[in-house]
Amino acid sequence: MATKVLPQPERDEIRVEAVLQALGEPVRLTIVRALADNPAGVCCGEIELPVTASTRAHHLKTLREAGVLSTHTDGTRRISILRREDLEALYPGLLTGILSAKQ
Amino acid sequence: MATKVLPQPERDEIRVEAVLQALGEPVRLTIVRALADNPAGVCCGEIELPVTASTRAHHLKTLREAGVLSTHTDGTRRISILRREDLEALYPGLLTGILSAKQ
DNA sequence: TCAGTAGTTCGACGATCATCGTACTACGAT
DNA sequence: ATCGTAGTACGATGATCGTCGAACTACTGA
Repeated sequence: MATKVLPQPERDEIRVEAVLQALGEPVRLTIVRALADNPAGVCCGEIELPVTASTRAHHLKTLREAGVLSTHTDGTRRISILRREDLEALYPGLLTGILSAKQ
Repeated sequence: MATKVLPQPERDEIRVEAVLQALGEPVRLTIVRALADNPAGVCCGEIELPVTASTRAHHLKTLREAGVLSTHTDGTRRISILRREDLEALYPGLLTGILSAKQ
């Protein structure tokens, strides 16, 4: 098995500007919505996106470094999970507010 | 008197990506925090910001066009007010979540 | 009327960003 | 071992963005 968690900021290192900037991009917002629908985590490649694999990797890195999601390895795949608890603790209501936007 | 409201999107025209992108900029977030502390509205020039007047005007326009704030004239001054009701209706909890971030 | 104040608009400039193709790494299966 | 798959890293490029100064508009007060 030997799963490994990719580097990410601690809860107290998360900055609200970075989170908002990360969420304010259409492709990344699509990713976040997909993660919200799958609490168990989603394999990056399974999310349908209008961009190439390298751009997808770039967006996932941006979201991870902002503290929005967590990624761990699983063989050749990478499973991403929304950091709901951390975000809710830091900015209560923010995530649910965004997700309640009707597309 | 003859106050006039500057052009802004209707509630149903507000897009969440635009709102998040507008809020994800340090100077603009400072403006929003100042407005949140003054429900009656704030004159643009009264907010202390590390930018020139033209940059300030640019940020206020961005926030207004995103639907975050409303501006009306009052003589030579322009009073800006946070669109709390609209934002709360569209994205319940988002604003309070952001404002609860400890700077 | 004239000067001063508050703010916007315009063009320019440098920085950041989203996107891509290519090359690379890591793992699993044959 | 070798091949295929999943994903990352690296430049490069074109677009967007934050910033500024200068010129302009609109209103107030002397």
